[in-house]
Amino acid sequence: MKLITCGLPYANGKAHIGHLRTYIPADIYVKYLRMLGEDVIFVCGSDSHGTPIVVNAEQANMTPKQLVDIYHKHFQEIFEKLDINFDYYGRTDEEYHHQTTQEMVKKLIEKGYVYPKEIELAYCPKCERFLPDRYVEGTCPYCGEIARGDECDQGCGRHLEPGEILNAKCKICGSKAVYKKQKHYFFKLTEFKEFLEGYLDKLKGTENALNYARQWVKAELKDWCITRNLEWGVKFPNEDLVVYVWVDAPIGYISFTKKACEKLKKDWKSIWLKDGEIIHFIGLDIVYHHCIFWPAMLKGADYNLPKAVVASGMVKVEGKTFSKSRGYVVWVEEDYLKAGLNTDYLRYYIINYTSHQKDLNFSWEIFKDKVNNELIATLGNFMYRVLHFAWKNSKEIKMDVDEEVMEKIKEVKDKIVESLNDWEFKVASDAFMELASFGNLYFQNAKPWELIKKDKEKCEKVLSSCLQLVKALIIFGYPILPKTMVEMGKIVGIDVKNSKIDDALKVDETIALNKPKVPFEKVEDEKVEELEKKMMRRIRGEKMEEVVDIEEFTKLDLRIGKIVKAEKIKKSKKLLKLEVDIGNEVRQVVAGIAESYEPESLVGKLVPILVNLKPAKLMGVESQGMILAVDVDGKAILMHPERDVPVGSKIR
RNA sequence: GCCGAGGUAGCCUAGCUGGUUGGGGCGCCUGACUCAUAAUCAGGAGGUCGGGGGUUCGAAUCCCCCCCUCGGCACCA
Repeated sequence: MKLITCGLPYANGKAHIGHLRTYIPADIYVKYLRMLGEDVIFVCGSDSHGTPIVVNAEQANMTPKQLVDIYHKHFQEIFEKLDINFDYYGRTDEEYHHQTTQEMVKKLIEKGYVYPKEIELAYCPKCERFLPDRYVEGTCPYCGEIARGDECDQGCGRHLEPGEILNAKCKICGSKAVYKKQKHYFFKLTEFKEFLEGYLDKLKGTENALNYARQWVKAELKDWCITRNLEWGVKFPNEDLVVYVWVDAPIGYISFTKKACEKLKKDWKSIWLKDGEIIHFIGLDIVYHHCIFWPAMLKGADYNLPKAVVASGMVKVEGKTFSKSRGYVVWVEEDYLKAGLNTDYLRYYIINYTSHQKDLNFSWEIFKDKVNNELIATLGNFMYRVLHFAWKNSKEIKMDVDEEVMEKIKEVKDKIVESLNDWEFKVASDAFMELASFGNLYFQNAKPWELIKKDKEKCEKVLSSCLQLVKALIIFGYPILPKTMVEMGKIVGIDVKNSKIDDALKVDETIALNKPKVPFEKVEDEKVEELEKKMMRRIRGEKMEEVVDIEEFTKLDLRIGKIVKAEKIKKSKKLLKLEVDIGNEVRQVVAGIAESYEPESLVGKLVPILVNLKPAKLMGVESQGMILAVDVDGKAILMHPERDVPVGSKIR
């Protein structure tokens, strides 16, 4: 038995194209496996725990559960609409999942892989509680930037372990937190180093995931703090703590398997306690958890281990790095579904643009081209011209298929099966499209429109061969284009949902036809323009929505300074150390402009500088201000006053 | 800076255990055809295989150096 899982979407935001990049290929893979007669279970669910959900729920004035309800439902709807059909789509805040998690945690405790340790944690005296993760705001111990409890999100991006953050403040009431000792629990990840090294050698999947994980294991493993001070989450045994969300989230794979098995009358133990083949589909961002923490936990608690981890590459939007805040995003509901576009188009784009491991660029222009030129002109046109021609002339065709055609179908089938084994879904979809091209060529060369006038028998033979190709296309194409192929199946009398891949190689006595209709609607230029405009508006506009009042602005002491000295900071790629004359004094400022400017070229330049910025240390160098610069795709471009002005002049 | 993955025609790619003129798809140009959603079919143009060295009778393919892109880590005040 095989189990396929997808990384759990975090129930804290809506579905975007980045999510689909994992779920659609996984679904296609599952549909193909089923056609190959494999016994497959496919599960996923909402990741409901963790502090962001608690914080966001509080801000929205609702309970965490209510917040999760919203997004859980959202994702279920999205998946249904896109024909991503999980056998079970659960959520981690349900009782059954808590039970499964606790069983596993207890097992790890019993086996001695968990130990308590006192650590100093931020505690809010006013709210009378410890402040986990994003309840804390403070200073990053590494870069001095304002950070939240678990991650220095504004600054260096480092992951912070509980207790590491400095000058902590409670995010809820704003009062200064004190540090108090508290007992927390750690998982002995370090004991699994050797196991992991061996395991990662055998683990299958995409190279992008495996290499990445091997790198981590080679470098350094630290024991892992697995408890948090929260009410929302899975209770840690005998303590007033909750297990860390990244402990319980992957256990969702097990608890959702149990639920799926209940429904399907199958045995979950044969998968998780014996030798079922477990395959995880994930995004590249969570390789660490799936290739390191997760197998170590499973090993420690005597569970079966994943056989493969398949990681999808990044998604770009219109050639730019995916970014929700910058507007380079495609929301599934708001952008795609609302536009009334056929969901099969998106499935095809995602599977066929490039190899699963590589970066996928989503662009509406390319989308239009792929749909109109490939799906419609090649595939749709072939199916329709055959069906329409055949139906117009006879309604029922006696089947007598050309050997050459059968061989071609067989060849394409083999290619599809082979590429699936390598997680090369594009290759599979290319093979499928190649069959449609073959069909067009066959039809064109055989000229049935001429044959029908002089040799009806021969014409029928040609049509029968073409119909067999259509049938094969319906079957091979179903995993990729389920909606369309179900409809096409009805025309030729195939129940494609229950077909096997080898049915494409079986020839019926006759095929009776229903009235055909065109498989796909074109994507019009106007539609694409509209969608592009919408995206451009978002890219330009979104950041301007936040309003700042004049008082806030006047707090900033902005002046013109003159760069009097500039030098590189050793071992730094982006930073320059500048000395800037601001009239009454000379300030030392560290600026991240080394990629755009040579130090020599800067001396003497007048630049805007924020003078009253809190000083910070970068790479050990003190910085007492900030040079303002234009950000063009991450590159810094300096600004200068339009004419000479005295140093220290105020900017308003 | 370190580590990993890459850089093949406008775009997506095959080839990478070295060997006849580097394949395919989309787009582009020309012609043919009309069953078909101006779809299809044939032909064609287009590549210093990131750059430079080297090994070899022979390199996209092996070795060295460099450049660029992406991701991770390390400083992007």
